[in-house]
Formats: sequence, C-alpha cells, structure tokens
Amino acid sequence: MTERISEAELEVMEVLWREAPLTAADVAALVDPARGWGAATVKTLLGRLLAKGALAHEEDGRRYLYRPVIARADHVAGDVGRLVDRLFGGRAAPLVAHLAEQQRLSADDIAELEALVRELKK
Amino acid sequence: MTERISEAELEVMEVLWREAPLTAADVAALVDPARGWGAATVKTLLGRLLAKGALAHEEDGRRYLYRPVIARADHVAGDVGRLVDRLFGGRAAPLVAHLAEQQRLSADDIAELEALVRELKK
DNA sequence: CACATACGACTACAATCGTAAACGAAACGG
DNA sequence: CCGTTTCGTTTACGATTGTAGTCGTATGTG
Repeated sequence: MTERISEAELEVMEVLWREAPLTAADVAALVDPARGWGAATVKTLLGRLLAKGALAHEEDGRRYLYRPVIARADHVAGDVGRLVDRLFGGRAAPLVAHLAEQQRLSADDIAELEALVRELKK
Repeated sequence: MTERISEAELEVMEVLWREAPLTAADVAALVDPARGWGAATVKTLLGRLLAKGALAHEEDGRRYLYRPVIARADHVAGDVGRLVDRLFGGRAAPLVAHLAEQQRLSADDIAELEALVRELKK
C-alpha cells in the first residue's frame, strides 16, 4: 500500500477510480487513447499494480475484475506531500505562493480561494 | 535543460542553489548527511547533472567548480506543473483545496494565504 | 470435436536511478 | 623524484519503469 505508483500505472488507476470493477480489456479500452497502448501494456501495468497492492482482483469466470484498493485521495495526498516536503520544506503555504506567482490561478480560482480562506478562518 | 532531475540529483542541486560555485568535494561535504553518501555517489550525480545540462562547470586548476544552469524556481515550476497536470486536471485551485483538506495549512499559513488572496484580488 | 481466440502468467529489454568502486592522471609532500 | 592523495571519467549492478511479446490454457464456434 505504501508502494509508489508510477506515471504509467497512474493512468490505469485513473480509469479504475472512475469506474470499477473492470476487466483488463475494459481498462485497455478506457485508457487515454493518446497513450497509444496495446492490450499487453495495460496487462503488465495491471499486474504491477496488483503486486504493489494498489489493486485487487476478483475472479469472474476465467478472467478478473479489477478494482482499486487505495483511494485516489490517499494517493494524491501522498504525492502532494512528497512534493511539498521535497520542494517547499514541508510547508504548504509557500506552494500556494508559488502557484500565485506562476499565474496558475485564474480569476475563478482566486474567488474560490477566497471562499476557502473564509472557510478556513472559522 | 528540459531533462528531468531525479530525487537524488535534486539533493545535489539544492546544495548548489544555496551556494555556488563549489567543487565536488564541497558539494559532498554539504549534502544532507542523512543521505549517507560517499564522495563517489556525489561525483556520479554531478556528472549526470552536467550531462543533463542542469549544471555547468568551469575549470579551476585540475578540478571543476560547479554551478547551476537552471534556476530553482524553474525546476520547482516544472515539478509543480507536472503534478498539477497529473493529479488536478491542470488547475491549481483544486490543489489548494486539497492542501486545506489535508490540514496541511497552519494558522500562520492561513493568515499568509489571506494576505495573498487580498493581493491577488487587486 | 477441432480450431481459432481470449486471458492471465511469464519473459524481454532498453532507459533511468540509486549507489558506488575502479582506473588513470595530475599534483602535493617529503 | 617517488609514493600518496585527489580529481574526473568510466564501468558496475540491481531495481524500477515504459512498452511489449510469448506461451499455455480455457473457451466459444462451427
């Protein structure tokens, strides 16, 4: 469960977080076509994710139905946490400041942020 | 310049972003002791960073003085950008919301954020 | 029932990464 | 001047990652 999920593996997880359980063929059909993956590649990734404990499978006749074991939010938290530790000394505020500087915040985002801050202050 | 910098390599970059130029020995002496790296490991990493174009070196007698070619802010922007794309659909606001939910924002952070929002709104 | 097919398991293989050791040349110390 | 230390360069080697291919078997099809 503490195993890291690679970039390519994440693509597979995203599919299963969106909808599960699915067969390998289903997953292959649903991954971003831009990846250009064949069925074999998806099968490899499913196998690795099983080994990592990120997925579980239940038998359905002669094939498997895959479902996520870890929640997306948990994965995201781990990834974000590592980034914050690595680049921002473990503090979140500097990350927000960075986002602001990079103009990655639209007017809507800022409005949203404002509401968020109001909420947090309570 | 567009080459990715790995986790271990980043440790070396951090030293040189803090102070440069430095010799390989200096860098080895300044990396986080928790890494437990020998001089050889640091030399490998410096070599790889040179190959990636993240560092440059100038001769100083028979050894080199290393200095960053890419700015820390640029690296951070790239890393954060990739994370935002990968996990938050390219939008920064959901990341901030995530940080809030994870209680990764202290009271001070929130105050800082508030000031930031006020600034952004102008 | 024979054969094509669909599946999962196993194998492959180059690139990157983490972590060094080996080697060769230059320089310093005595 | 000769051995020792110091550098940078080259080589090493297992783990992970990206991207499949192969193989054996269960299955559906005619």
